Amino acid sequence: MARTQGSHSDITGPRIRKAALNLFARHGYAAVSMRQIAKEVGVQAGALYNYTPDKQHLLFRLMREHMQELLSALGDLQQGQDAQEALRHFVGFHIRFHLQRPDEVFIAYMELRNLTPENFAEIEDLRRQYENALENILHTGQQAGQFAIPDTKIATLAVIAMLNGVMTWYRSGGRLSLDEVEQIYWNMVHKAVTA
Amino acid sequence: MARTQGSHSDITGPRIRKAALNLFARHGYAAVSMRQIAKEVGVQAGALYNYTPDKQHLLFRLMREHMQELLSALGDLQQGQDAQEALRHFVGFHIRFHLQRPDEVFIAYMELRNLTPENFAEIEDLRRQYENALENILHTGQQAGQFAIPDTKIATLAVIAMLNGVMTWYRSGGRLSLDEVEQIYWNMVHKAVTA
DNA sequence: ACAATATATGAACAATCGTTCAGATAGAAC
DNA sequence: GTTCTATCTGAACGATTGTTCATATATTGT
Repeated sequence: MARTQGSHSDITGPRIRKAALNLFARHGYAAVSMRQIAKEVGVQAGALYNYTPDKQHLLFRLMREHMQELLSALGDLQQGQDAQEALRHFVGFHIRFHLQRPDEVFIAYMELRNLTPENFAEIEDLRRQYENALENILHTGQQAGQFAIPDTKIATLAVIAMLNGVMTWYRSGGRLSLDEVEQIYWNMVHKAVTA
Repeated sequence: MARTQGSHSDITGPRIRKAALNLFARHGYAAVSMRQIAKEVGVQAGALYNYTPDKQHLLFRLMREHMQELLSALGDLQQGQDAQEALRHFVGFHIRFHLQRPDEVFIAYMELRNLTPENFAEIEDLRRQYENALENILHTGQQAGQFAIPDTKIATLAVIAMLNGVMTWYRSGGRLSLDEVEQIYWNMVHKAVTA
């Protein structure tokens, strides 16, 4: 008995990626088998290969789409504002965007080493584009005398690392609202870079 | 042919843990096989079980020893100083200690999900002890009016996350010396928490 | 020199891995 | 209603997994 429930091409594909996303985030890429993914979707393992050439591509596609959406959303945000305003928007954007996609974020930086060298290079390039957006803000503010940053490259990485820390503890419905979290982090980031 | 090179109990044990440490850090716990570890040591896979009950314990022991060394070294540091001085020492300590053990650090927070629940709880407890040491410093400074921190718990996690960012980019022999790195991060941390 | 012990080998176990593919069937097109 | 095609099953492939164990030997203690 095959094809038990009709024509599913447009439904099965997204469901596979969603299941892979969940399982990769929870157990790690290497620890998840194609059969586990298939079982979550309600299909046999062989059927997955109608939608992905192999397991590696499944991971790669999830990461690439996440990074592209991140850059796209950031692009919508960017305006010609003064550096401090831009930094405040960046902090809020980063926190909100990432908290909405905990699984994607987790994978995008935990599973980098499981990418083939070519795929890794592509994801790294996207990541660097994102970092550059923040560094430009910091650099602009530094030039304008608003910021006092010893090293803009390090400050960029430090700010992102600090903001990423939110993901390790924030749970919606917890002690703090999103607005409060944003406020607290902005307070620290702002003071850290200001002259 | 067995026991090809004499009595090695006191040598093989550490070599197995070192090999496991390296391989786990490079490829991830789930992606490393017992045979790979054995090969690195120059021994058959079965011999590993003279030194560990199973693969899981190998990971757990590496993580526990790392966390215990971290807490022990931190304990040596702690003195009765004022909060700002204590924070400066903590920043320097954290950066230097962690940069000296990149593999252990990497494992200690990338492989948490591969621990059994009991082992996970034990490592988490050690980690919390470390965080508490920093939070105490921040709390003391807050009480003394030296710091202006909206939320000491979040500030604790934010500072640690920020400092951990060093590990993603610092390479000894690079553009910056350890002293410079320490200086840059202290500058940012100090401003971020100060009133 | 001999007995005891610690430490290794190497084969074997069942289970699971990613992937392929011939065959089956449901829905779309006519 | 028939043909065509996209989609899935189910079995199979060889490779690899963590772990066990009977066996062998180098070293230690006497």
